[in-house]
Amino acid sequence: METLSFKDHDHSRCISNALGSAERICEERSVRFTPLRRRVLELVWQSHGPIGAYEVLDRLRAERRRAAPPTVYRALQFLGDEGFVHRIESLNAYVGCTTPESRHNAQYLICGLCGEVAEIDVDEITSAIHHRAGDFGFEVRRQTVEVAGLCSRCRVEQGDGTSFD
Amino acid sequence: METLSFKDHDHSRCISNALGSAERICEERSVRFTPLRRRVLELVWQSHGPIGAYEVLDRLRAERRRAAPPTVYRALQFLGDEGFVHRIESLNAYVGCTTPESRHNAQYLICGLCGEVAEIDVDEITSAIHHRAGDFGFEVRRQTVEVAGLCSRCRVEQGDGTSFD
DNA sequence: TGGGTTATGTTATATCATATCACGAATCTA
DNA sequence: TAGATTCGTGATATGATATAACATAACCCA
Repeated sequence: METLSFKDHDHSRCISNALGSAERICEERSVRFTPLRRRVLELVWQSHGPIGAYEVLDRLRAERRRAAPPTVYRALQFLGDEGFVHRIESLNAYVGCTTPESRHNAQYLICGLCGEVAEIDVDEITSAIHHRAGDFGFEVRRQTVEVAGLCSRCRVEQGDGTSFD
Repeated sequence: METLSFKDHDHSRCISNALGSAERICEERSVRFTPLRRRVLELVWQSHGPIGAYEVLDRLRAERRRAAPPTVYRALQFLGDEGFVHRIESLNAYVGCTTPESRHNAQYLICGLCGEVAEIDVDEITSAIHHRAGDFGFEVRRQTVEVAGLCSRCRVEQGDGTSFD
C-alpha cells in the first residue's frame, strides 16, 4: 500500500471522520473510547500541525480544570497504542493518524516552514529498512522514519534558498 | 556506500581512534577541539550504549565540579554539528559516530534488550526515502531513521518471544 | 451488590533543554 | 602589539517534557 494523506481541505469534516473511525474501531476492539480520550484526539486533530502534550493540556484545561500532565499523557498513550495518533519523535509532538484502521509503520514528511506533517506509507521504504536491517541480523520491531524538509507548497512559495531549522 | 559499524571489540582502542579522528578533522576544519569537547566526546564513547546529556553531566562533574547543563549541551551541539556524535531522537540520547569523516545521513539499529545502537549507512534506504518523498513534492533536508528491535546477539541469546519496550 | 478491573485525579518529582549575562582567552586586524 | 572582535566557558535561572506513586471514581459482570 502506498498512500499520502494530507489533511482534508474540509478540516472539520476530517476531524469528525477521525473521531467516528476511532469510535467504531474501539467498539470493535472492546476498548473504551471515553470522553477524555475522544476530546484529546479531537484536540490533536484540531491542531494545524503536530501538537505537544502540554499544549493539549492547556487547551484541555479550558474545559476541564483538574487536568494534569498524566491526564494528557495517558490519553495520548492510549491513542498511540490504538493507532489513532502518532508521536513524532523529532518534535516531541503528536499528530492524528490518517489511516487508523491498520496499525502500521508509516513515514512522516515534516515541513520546516509551515510545520505541517504528512503521513506516507511507502512499502519500498518499510521493506528496504526491514530487509537491510535483516541483513545485519537485526530483527525489526518498530521503525521511526521522520523526514525534515520542505513540503511542495512551501517549496513553490519560497523556492529560493530560504533556510530554516 | 554501505557500512555497518558495531563498536570495536577493543573498546578503548576504538575510543582513541575516535578521539584521534576528531582531533585531526577539527584541525582540518579550523575549529577548536577543546579539552571540554574532547572529554565529552570521550564520555559518550565510553558509554556502552547511547547516553543522555545528564548522564554525561554527572560523569563530567566527577572531575569538573562546576559543570552545568549548558556545559554539556554546548559540547554535544558542537560534536553533533561536526558529525562526531549523533543524537538518537527516540531516546533523547547520544552515540559516538563511527564514521565521522563525512557528514552523512545514517540509520540506527537500536536493540531493545542490550541497548546497543549500531549505525548503518545503507544507500538503498536513504535513496528510497529521498525518491519517494520527492514523488510527493517534498524536498528532503534531513532523515531520521531509527529502527527498534533485537540485535543479532540478543536474538540468539533470547530467541524466544521475549518482549520488551 | 460486591469485588475485580480500568480510568482518572492528585501531588510530586524526574528528566531533558535553553535563555541570558558575565568574563577571560583566543584570534584578528590595522 | 593595542584594541576590537569572536569564541568558549561559567554561572544562574527557568522552560519544557515526561513519569512515579498513590488515591478515588467509574465500569463491568458474575
